Amino acid sequence: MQPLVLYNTLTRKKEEFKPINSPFVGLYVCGPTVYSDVHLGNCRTFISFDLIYRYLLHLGYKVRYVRNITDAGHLEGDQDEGDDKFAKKAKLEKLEPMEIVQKYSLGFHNIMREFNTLPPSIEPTATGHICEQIEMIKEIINKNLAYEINGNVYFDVEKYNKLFNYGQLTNRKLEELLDGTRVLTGQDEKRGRLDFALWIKAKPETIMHWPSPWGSGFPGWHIECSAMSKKYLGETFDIHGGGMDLQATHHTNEIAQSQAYCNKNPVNYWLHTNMLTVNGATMSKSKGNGFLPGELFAGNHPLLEKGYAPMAVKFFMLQTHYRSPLDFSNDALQASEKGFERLMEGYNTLNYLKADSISNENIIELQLNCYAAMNDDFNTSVLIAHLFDALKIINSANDKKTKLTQDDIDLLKSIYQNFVFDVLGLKNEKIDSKTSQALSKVMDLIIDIRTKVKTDKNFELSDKIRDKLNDAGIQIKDTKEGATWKI
RNA sequence: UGUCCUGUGGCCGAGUGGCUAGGCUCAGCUCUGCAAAAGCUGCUACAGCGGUUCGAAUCCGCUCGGGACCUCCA
Repeated sequence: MQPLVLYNTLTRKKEEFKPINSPFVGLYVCGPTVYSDVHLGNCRTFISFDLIYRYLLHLGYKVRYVRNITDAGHLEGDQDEGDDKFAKKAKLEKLEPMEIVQKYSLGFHNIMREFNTLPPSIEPTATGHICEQIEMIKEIINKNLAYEINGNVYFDVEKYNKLFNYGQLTNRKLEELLDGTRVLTGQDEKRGRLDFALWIKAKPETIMHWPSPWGSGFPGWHIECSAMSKKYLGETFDIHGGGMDLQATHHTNEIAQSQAYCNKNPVNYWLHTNMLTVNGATMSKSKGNGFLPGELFAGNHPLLEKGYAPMAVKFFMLQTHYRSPLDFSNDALQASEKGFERLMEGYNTLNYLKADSISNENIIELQLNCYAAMNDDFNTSVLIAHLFDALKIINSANDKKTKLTQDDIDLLKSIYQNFVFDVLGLKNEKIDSKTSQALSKVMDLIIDIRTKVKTDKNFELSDKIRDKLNDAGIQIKDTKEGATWKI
């Protein structure tokens, strides 16, 4: 089997994955800023990294998956002044900032559960790691790569760039970056245009603030990830992930801080997921074009024709490779929903498939194809194509058009288990068991009656039963072995 | 303006210098009392113009279109 290869933003190449200390793998992903509901674009990123986490686990790695929750220090504007997003929202909703944090953290977790993602190993918060951040800032000041002015601490990008390569993650030179930056306003106290805040002084109206060597204040946005990744994964760890939009600013600054602090390259592989777009434009909070997952499930959004189940939405996302942009549309969603249901139906078919003594399918090769797809930078599009190959074989066998041995059937079951359920993290959505058991008995009865009616050639009545059931969302299928039903 | 990414059949989406995924839709066929489901068949694409090559959707250049970054955003 070919090795796992992943696309590293740092080198702009696909590279073989070699953990620092196999079988242990350190994975850090930038989590949400919990001052508002997560939108679907946010979800795409976390679903992508859930897939990556799941596949690494499937390969047998012992993964420590750290995904932070940003609950402080995220400023509203670009001037490094004023209150942060939580305090602002708190004032708006007349709540404590920590109530805001709690509300949206819970909402985030609920959505992630609906999407059937695994919880990370550690989910640290910025407010829980103020000391670690202060310690890191102190050390960066000691190294002369940050400076304090009036209770604010800034990172000195130009000085840092003399020692390291500041623009390495985006493959850009400092001069280019400087050219692209807005001119400083007169009252700005930063020395360089690209300098960014590590610590921000509290104003009298600031609600969330902590004591520090530079007075009362709160940490800048980027320092939390440097501090927490170092604490839980070490000075250099394997994989750091996040959305592409974080690459230029947040991750670039994160590398700078970490490298300034410990003189080491903090991360071996940087993975970035592409954006979810609506009508070609990035879904973002500031544009106000964000879909909330709840709206999508319920179908109560102006752009939606109907609601879609979480698993159908997830399948829609997984049909596109994580590094490609994904545009949201009703047609695409409907196509995915249909395909997903067929794939799931295939698993049911598989479970009552009868084995033959000979086989004319190569299931082992199919399984290898699945691994090959995933090992090529987690190519879920290709993986899903192979799963549909499996589906075709299953249905053909069910129609007696091809033959499978018991070994083949068992291997197909294991492919479903490993790839559909464990790696892609999809599940068959079913109604609760009590109702389901009762319904099952009722349906057995109805089918029994209808079969009698059919043998009496009373097709008018049998069709009526079928149509009425169909109206109720239950579909009857007449097969040679008798009728079956599904919701 | 600059830098980077991108443009695939009705829709969505992989992809390698030659053997041309997959899903959905549509049409026909098989099966069926009729449906549904499933299977089979068909629709065969790579923005445009040049160039490199025996051969390019895949490499290079230009043009046109879309997007990202330089403000906050997964």
